[in-house]
Amino acid sequence: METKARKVLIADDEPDILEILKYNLSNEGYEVITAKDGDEALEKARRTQPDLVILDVMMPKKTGVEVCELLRSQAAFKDTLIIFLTAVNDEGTQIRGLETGADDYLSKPISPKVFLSRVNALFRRLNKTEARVLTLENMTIDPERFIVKVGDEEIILAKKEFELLCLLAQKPGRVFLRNEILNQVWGNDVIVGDRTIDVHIRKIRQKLGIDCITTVKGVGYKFEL
Amino acid sequence: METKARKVLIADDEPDILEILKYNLSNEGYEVITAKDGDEALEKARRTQPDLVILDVMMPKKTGVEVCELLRSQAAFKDTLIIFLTAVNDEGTQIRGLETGADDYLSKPISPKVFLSRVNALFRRLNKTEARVLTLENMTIDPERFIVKVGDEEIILAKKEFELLCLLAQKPGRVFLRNEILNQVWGNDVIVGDRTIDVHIRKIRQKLGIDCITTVKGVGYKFEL
DNA sequence: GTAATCATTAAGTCTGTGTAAACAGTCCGC
DNA sequence: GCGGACTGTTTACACAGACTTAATGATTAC
Repeated sequence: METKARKVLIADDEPDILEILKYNLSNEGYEVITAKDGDEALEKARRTQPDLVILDVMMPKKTGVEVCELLRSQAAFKDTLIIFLTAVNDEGTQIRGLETGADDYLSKPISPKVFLSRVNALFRRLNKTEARVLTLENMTIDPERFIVKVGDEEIILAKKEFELLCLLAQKPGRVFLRNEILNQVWGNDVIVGDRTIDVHIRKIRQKLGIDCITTVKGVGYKFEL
Repeated sequence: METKARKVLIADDEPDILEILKYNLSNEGYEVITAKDGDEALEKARRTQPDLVILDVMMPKKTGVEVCELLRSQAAFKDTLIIFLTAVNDEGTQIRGLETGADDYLSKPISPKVFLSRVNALFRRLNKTEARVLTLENMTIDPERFIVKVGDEEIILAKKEFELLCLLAQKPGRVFLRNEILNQVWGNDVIVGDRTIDVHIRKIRQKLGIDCITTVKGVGYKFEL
């Protein structure tokens, strides 16, 4: 599973700040685009379709709030993350900023580390496919160690079996369609028969020894204890 | 469609703060649960499954950070929103808090308006990625889980039955013509006899045990409680 | 009262799933 | 390179249950 670089657009009229933020975000692996005023920000946002837009509130041409409103009014930017960054930290502006549809509001000066933590937190919420230890009652799934524990017993699953279990366990109760499973575990392009999923499900059920995967006939499978 | 109230759990050892936050959140229409230490927060979180948890960092029994870690390690709280609230605004704590999996980190004292804006901003973001659950009186229809609940009882419907119920329940009171039903549930091209619908309707009525589908003779069916 | 429409039931068909077994590919140690 | 162990995939078949149909009885509209 490859993670393509997240695109971040930063708009600020102070070159120094632009540089500092760009430096830090690049180091974290983000692809950074910069703009020095509101109009340029809008134009570049349209062209590059960033995942996150960081807007200085006080900018020439158009303010950050104006840019935010214009972006939010377009369907293409409905899910785009937006952070306001500003030296003016009066309450009214912050509230208006957040109500315009921004996802966070940060005051300058801000430490680069805190800044990065906030950016990461936003992205974390957005993509839920993060590798972290899952615990459900007496079962733990550790994607990093590639280990499943039921009670105290460690169970060894094969790669596909493990990925399949991870997918289902990520959203317990939610039904995954066979197509979803194929796309997520096998990849959109690979063509395998439908029975393949069954066989893997069976092996998981067999190895785990407990009944935690429910079949929803004609629809798919779901994880449940 | 009615929107069920979002549940918010607040954990803080200062009764004053608990009261202020509760007052403000309740006014906005949130359902508020409170806890006065870490252990109580964990216990109530498990019981009530809140949508948002607000944690004071410095609490008796367990700190907010510890509670956050424990919650995040359980799959059931993977998507639960978490906000840290603290008087200690040192950089390290904030970063650690955010990296633990919190979605926001706020410093006391905080204006109620700003606080509410932030809470609303988080829910706004969440809404976009969440499939909608239909709730009608004591019945809930969850397309993601493929489950219908009447009262506390979970009822398992077959695929066609479920799709049919979803269709009707989407617009309670509205009459769906037999043709509409055929097109929506079976597809424009599939040819099945009229009696087929009747049989499925019957099975739904039978399984649900309550009289929620009304026949409109010569026209079609409608969902009604 | 009659015809049309719907409910109910039983029975048959058919699709989707579980399972076992076999095959192909990969990774290892030797 | 060779053989064994293991994983991933396919195939074939049996079975359950979902779906459909048809036949009969009940209800409604006119």
